[in-house]
Amino acid sequence: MSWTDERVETLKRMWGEGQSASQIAKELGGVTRNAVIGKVHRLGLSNRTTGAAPAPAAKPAAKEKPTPAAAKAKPKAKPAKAEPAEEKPAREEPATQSAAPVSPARKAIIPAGQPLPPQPSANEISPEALASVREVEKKAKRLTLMELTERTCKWPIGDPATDDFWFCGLSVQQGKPYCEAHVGVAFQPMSSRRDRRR
DNA sequence: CCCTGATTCGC
DNA sequence: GCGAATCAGG
Repeated sequence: MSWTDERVETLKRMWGEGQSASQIAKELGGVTRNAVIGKVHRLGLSNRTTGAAPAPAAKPAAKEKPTPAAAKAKPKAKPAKAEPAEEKPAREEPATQSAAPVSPARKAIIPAGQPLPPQPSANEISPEALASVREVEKKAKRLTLMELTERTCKWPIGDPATDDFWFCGLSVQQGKPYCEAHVGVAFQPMSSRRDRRR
């Protein structure tokens, strides 16, 4: 694949939209994210308003490893213009979690009159999402709190007040705290929530 | 481990 | 000009 005008245009557009290099590469096809990044630099449209992945600015300290010190000094004095932090286009609203019934054990540890977090009723969750969640929970890794990592789904399953409590633990969806299935019930477009309501 | 962009340098 | 390899950071 080569950088045709059209492909370059797509690159520019997506980069401008804040898409990541890998996303752009995926969209274009036939190129790696490295290729995209390389092109971005050659096009001189590097530092964009990121919003998602904070660019750690410049790394002036160059490091030669096995290479003979080839003096190729390239002082790149970039004025570093001020950038109005831009943000996500997709409007999403976190839904409150777990439609699990409150067990007697839980009732015991929660003072009477204590308002529980809003529990979404099953009818607020799309049937498909609900089904996939049920399915996924069988395959869940059943992690304990301490076993959770950045990459594990943090969707709680069961009752915290009992031994029958664990976290999904499947691989999370990029940038989200939950796996794909649980993201499906945790994050819903406002529109679909509104439509489903009452 | 997953991802992000940045840089270098042989091609 | 290109992009894999590598680096640095989250």
